[in-house]
Amino acid sequence: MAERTPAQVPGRGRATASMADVARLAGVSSQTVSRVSNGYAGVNEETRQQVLEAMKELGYRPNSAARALKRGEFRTIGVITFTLSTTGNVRTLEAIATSAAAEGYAVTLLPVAVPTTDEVRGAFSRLEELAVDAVIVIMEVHLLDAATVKLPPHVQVVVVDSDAGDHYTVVDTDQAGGTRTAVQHLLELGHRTVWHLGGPEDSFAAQRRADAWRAALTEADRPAPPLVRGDWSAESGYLAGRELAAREECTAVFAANDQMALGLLRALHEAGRRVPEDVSVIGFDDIPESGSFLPPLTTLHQDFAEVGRLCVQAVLRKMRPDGSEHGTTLVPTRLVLRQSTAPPPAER
Amino acid sequence: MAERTPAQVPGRGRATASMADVARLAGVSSQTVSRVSNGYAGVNEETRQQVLEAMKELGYRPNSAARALKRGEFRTIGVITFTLSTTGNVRTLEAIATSAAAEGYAVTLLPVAVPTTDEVRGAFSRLEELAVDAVIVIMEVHLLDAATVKLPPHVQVVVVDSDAGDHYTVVDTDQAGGTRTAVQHLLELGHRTVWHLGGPEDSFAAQRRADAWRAALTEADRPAPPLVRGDWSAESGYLAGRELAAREECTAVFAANDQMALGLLRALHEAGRRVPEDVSVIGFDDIPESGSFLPPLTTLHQDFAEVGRLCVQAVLRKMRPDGSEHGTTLVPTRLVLRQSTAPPPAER
DNA sequence: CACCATGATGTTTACGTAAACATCAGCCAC
DNA sequence: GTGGCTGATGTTTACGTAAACATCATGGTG
Repeated sequence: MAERTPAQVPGRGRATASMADVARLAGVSSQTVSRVSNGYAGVNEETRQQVLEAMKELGYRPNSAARALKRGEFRTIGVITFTLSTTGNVRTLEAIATSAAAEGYAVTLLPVAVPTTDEVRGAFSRLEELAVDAVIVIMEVHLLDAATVKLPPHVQVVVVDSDAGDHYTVVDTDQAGGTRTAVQHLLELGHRTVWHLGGPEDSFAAQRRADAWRAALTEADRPAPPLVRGDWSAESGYLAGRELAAREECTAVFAANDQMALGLLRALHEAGRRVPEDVSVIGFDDIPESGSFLPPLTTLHQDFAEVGRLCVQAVLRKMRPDGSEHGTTLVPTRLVLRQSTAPPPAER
Repeated sequence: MAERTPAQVPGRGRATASMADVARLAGVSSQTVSRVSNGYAGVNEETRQQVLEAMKELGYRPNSAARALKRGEFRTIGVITFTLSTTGNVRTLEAIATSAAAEGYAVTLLPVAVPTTDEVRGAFSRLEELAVDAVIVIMEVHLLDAATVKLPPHVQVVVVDSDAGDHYTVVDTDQAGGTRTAVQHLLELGHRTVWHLGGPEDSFAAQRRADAWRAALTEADRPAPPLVRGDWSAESGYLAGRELAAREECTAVFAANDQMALGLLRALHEAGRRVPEDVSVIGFDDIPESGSFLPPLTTLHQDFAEVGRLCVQAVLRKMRPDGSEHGTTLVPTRLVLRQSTAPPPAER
């Protein structure tokens, strides 16, 4: 290579300094710069200092595109998720980003506006051209299957909020365990049975909670009342809650998330049924606001931070050559007792 | 559910097919493959079909690292934000990701765990090595300044939740306008003055709302009661709310966000003061749950989607050679009337 | 029919990095 | 002193893509 002017683009400021620029200034070869840049041993201390000084002077930053090209990895994890409107997804995403950063990985976000097969397919096809080494999917796996996903063969996948541990690596909250705790808590207070304000049918988490609710009642030899459903939103909880409020015999409700529980509280309040004196309500999630509901909500705390952390662990483990098998990891929940549950009226 | 082999196929030869592979199979030069891949005109239809077929057969995907290296751009925007615990940040982030995707840009997330200068500096230094063309910062700009930010010269920055339109390009909700609307609404209902449950001192948004509240009162020749502060959380709103609830003369409160308003509602409820009969409460944000509070909360709707969209627009505009000057873009708020405000007791 | 414009395609090169290999001085053992 | 070894550094090459330039038929024009 002949005398080469450092990349000087006239119109729009100058581009960043390259290794060659640093090498020239330090009077060494670019390979030596590379060695210093990567903390390689075997560089004379004096030389190293010269190089570091030259780097500093030129404001050198390694070009990650070139690095990725050479190394064949991007050190980036893609996260596909539905709208960030649920606390759980957001908190999980946040934990993923934090854990990934700690491992030296960046996180690229791929939001899917509406949970249709087309949208999911679109996200994945964008992903295919994206610079990621692995993918964490926070959504229903059946949409994933239906989208005929075709990822580059080396891209690893971990799924949240799903079963399918036989096809994918799955990390999730222990939905069934948490639900059982909720139902048992209410039964132990003396309620004859527990009603359920469930989530939407197409959600695996909602399905799992509804199934576990039924199972826990069956196990305790109690009749299972009809299931009412919302779509996770407080508004839907309010609408469904009006039905429940009208039922005299309903004294205990397990809501599939805190937001619907909020709506339910409003419906009960409007119907003149006091919580917890007349009706006990228990939620699921433990969102930050639930301690400020009227009354403060008893609920099951989900450890989203742990879920996110485990996702990153799992996906990084899979990227290693001896990558492990598929399987499901469950994160336990914790009962948070506040003021929305009490013994039924008859027992008071 | 469809039988589907997991994406992991080890030992299946090379990881990904390159242009050269496709070219070989199609019997053309790799340059022709490049032309087809980039939708260049001037390729014989027959040749194009052959290339496309070869691509399909080999499962060819362009290597984004190589592409980025060649083109000198990553088509990625970095987003630095504090914890995703506030609705506003999350919604803005989501809108940014969606808008960016529409423009063919990916979004890389850089969460900052705690808002200390050190943490911010850490995030930026990680960012320096990151593959981004531009950065959107969702946080207090004073932390940004203190962190002695040193970004590659070509990386553009747009800031949310800040003033400093003279140093940076800023997009934000019209805090002052919204606040004025809130205060005027309460005064028009007949309240003598309006109290303010403010956000934390180190938040620009909180500061701006508090200032505007004071200004609106001064303008209407009303006395400004002492300011009470929370930290945005519902719990802090509850604590601060107990002070307000104890003040007989307090009949109207403007809470700086909906979550604190929620805590305030609980404090008022516990103190036996009815909303809106005894005390009117107005919030800020219009989070999805606020329609389900007891009572449903009157509040100012923030258009986070629009803020996010404008951020992306602004940052892309700045990336063009004729990049525009710094400046501030404000997004208006909208008053959402629900059931938490009414004329004061004396007027009833 | 010579000429040149046109369209289709191939060849060269460079982007910035880092592995692999090459060089070379200094030193020790025999 | 010679051979071999070690440590420090330089040179070559390749990663996959795409701009710039080169080549080469074809066909219309004068």
